[in-house]
Amino acid sequence: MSPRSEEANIQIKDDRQKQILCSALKVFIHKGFAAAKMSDIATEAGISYGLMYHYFQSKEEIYAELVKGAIEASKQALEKAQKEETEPIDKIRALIVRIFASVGQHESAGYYFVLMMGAMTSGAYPALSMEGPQGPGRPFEMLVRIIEDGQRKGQIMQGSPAELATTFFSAILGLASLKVSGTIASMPDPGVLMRIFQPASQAKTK
Amino acid sequence: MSPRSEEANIQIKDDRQKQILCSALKVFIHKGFAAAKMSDIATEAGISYGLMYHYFQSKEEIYAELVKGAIEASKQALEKAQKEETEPIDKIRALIVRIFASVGQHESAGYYFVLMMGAMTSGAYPALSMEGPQGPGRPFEMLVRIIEDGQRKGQIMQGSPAELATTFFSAILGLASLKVSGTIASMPDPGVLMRIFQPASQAKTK
DNA sequence: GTCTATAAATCGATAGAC
DNA sequence: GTCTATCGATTTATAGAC
Repeated sequence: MSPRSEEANIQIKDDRQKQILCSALKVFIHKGFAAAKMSDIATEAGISYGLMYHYFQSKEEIYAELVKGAIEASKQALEKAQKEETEPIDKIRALIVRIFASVGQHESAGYYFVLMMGAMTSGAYPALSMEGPQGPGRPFEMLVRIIEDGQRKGQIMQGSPAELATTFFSAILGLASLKVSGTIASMPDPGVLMRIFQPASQAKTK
Repeated sequence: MSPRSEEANIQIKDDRQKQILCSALKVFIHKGFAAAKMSDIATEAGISYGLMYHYFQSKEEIYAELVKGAIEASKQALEKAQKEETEPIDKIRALIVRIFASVGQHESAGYYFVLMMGAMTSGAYPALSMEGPQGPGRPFEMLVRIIEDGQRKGQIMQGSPAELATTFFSAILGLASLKVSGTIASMPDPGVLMRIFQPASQAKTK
């Protein structure tokens, strides 16, 4: 037991966990949860098979940890957008630009969205649901609130805010899926997606 | 060997295959390819486990057959839209309405789209690719051609037709995924998606 | 054509040496 | 902390009876 071994071990432990999570994200996305083998993740991370179970209890725990991170990241992104002192429509524009840029540049950003899509459709994560009992901390509802603000100010077309939000989310998730799989080479112009929100009156009066 | 046994057997064989394919589609969508067990499909179809292998050689063959059907169905839907003697923008509108209606009403229609999404991202089916060497029979390119027509006639916003098509496809695939998983209860208003194509000049001059 | 039983292979999780 | 070896459970695919 050398003097600094405790701190160093904590550091190693933290690094290894991040390393495993990062590798697992790649593997989960490219193969899906069921097809992803623990040996795949171990190989990707460059460690032995058995060591995986020193840091995580099961494959599901790794997946759950990743989803937790994805939910947290999207919450923070939406909170950041909401706090900016700009018009609602500009908050949405900034959000799209930021998302497209991160997905276009960093593989892992796109992975996070695809992971969320999978977690959403599995129905195992209440924080990602769009229907049912509402909870103020859900990313979906945070977007709905921004849309409602924009409608009150006449910047966004009238109609169900939930419908607009789901269509928006669907396009983002779909685009991210196609991007990380290499089906499309780059993300489209943010303006294309902005049109979903555009009120007819805005184009008329301009 | 009774007189009509041959015809009857052919009929039985055809029915069973369709029955298995239909059950497999449900199971694949809800669990993913890897997690879908042959026993799940057999139970869903109401037949024994072993009988599956009398009609299909492997799980992959069943999946490939389903993807083949999905590609064929989308080709036909796009050909139907293209043949109608209406304006390009109306062809797209009719396409969206038809897709939303079928996905909203019949589970299997939504399944087909989700299946296509999975097949697309796996990269194993060239007919579903959006990049790379072009082939005139691909559903994606058929949509691009309709968009180009619409742009020439000023009905659709200017810009990369491929970008518009990918955004459109992404939203459809994303919405279908969320719909079949029960994440959203119903498809949104087709008009929301139509806005992606709307040229600024159209709203202005009206 | 249809079923049950079994073979063969795979994978998640654990045990124990270093 | 890290690795190798192994168990146990599950699953695909096949064999053979009816």
